Amino acid sequence: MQAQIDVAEYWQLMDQRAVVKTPRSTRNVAILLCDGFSLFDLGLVAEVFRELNQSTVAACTADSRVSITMISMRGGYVTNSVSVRIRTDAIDEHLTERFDGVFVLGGASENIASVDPADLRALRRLLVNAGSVKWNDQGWAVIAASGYEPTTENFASLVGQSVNSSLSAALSFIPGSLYTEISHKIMRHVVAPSLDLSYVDEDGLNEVSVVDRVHAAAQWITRNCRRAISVAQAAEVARMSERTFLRRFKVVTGKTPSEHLLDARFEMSCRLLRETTLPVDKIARRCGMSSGERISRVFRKRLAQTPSEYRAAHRATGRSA
DNA sequence: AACTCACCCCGCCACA
DNA sequence: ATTGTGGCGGGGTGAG
Repeated sequence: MQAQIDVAEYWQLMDQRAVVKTPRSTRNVAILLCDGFSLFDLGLVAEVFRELNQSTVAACTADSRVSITMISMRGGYVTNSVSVRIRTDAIDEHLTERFDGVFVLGGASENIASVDPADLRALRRLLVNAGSVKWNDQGWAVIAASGYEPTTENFASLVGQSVNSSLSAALSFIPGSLYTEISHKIMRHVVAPSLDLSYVDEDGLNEVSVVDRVHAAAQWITRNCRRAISVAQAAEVARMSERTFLRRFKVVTGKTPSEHLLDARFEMSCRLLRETTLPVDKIARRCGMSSGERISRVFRKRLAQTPSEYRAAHRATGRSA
């Protein structure tokens, strides 16, 4: 049995005190929901915008507030990971509109292959018109499938140390003056309790365990695998010396940081090969691998086949790695 | 194919 | 004495 939630009802559930709707000059942000999206992630995003709107009310800076529009490829009800359905507008209804930001909350990756190419073209138009485009880990696949090329600023803004890619992307909408206040509130009240992490205050009164720091660094590596990142940077994320980081990472995850990075790049390239028609060389660069030659070596070593052979096999059968 | 360079990993050891 | 941490140096690997 599935529950059906209207958008307005949902936002009231997130905050009984105020539905995100503002009378004065506001930034217009669209959240694009894909089938199978995570309700937890949507909740995190909603909390970020709710905190932003409340903070800006307090600070009387209405131009920093956001108005949210929930959309999906076809509109209507979108089903998430726990079978709660949320009503959305179709992209087509907003094609003439220019959003200040579009947030793509991706879902189960196997659904992307079944998306109508016309819908992907509409999505691309929406993204091209938008002021900025953000996405969570799963959202990237649908953006790539649409053919939209993110700007370097959009990529750069996602370089963070947050424990969740949806949260990290949502926080990148926050103006610099409010960023610290809001990210700390969310970490303290939402993320830390839900993930059973002890939150680290700026004054360092509460310490996060070594295991949590290693996991945070591992997630940072996964999220940033498309960039040229180093073990030294990952060690900084974990706030350890490189030597200790290498030692701890191996104990906690069973592999070295560079193996973890290569795994993340390999999985990403597999997904793009299955779900897009991008040339192998372009996929290699998007996945942080220097060239087609490099990605071929990785595929030969791991699967004893070339990226093209992998794509042909998985296009034909629809299987995933 | 051989070379150089940068990076990664790990053993060893000193220190708190 | 034990444990955790970090510096150093050497071997391995990949890119150009």
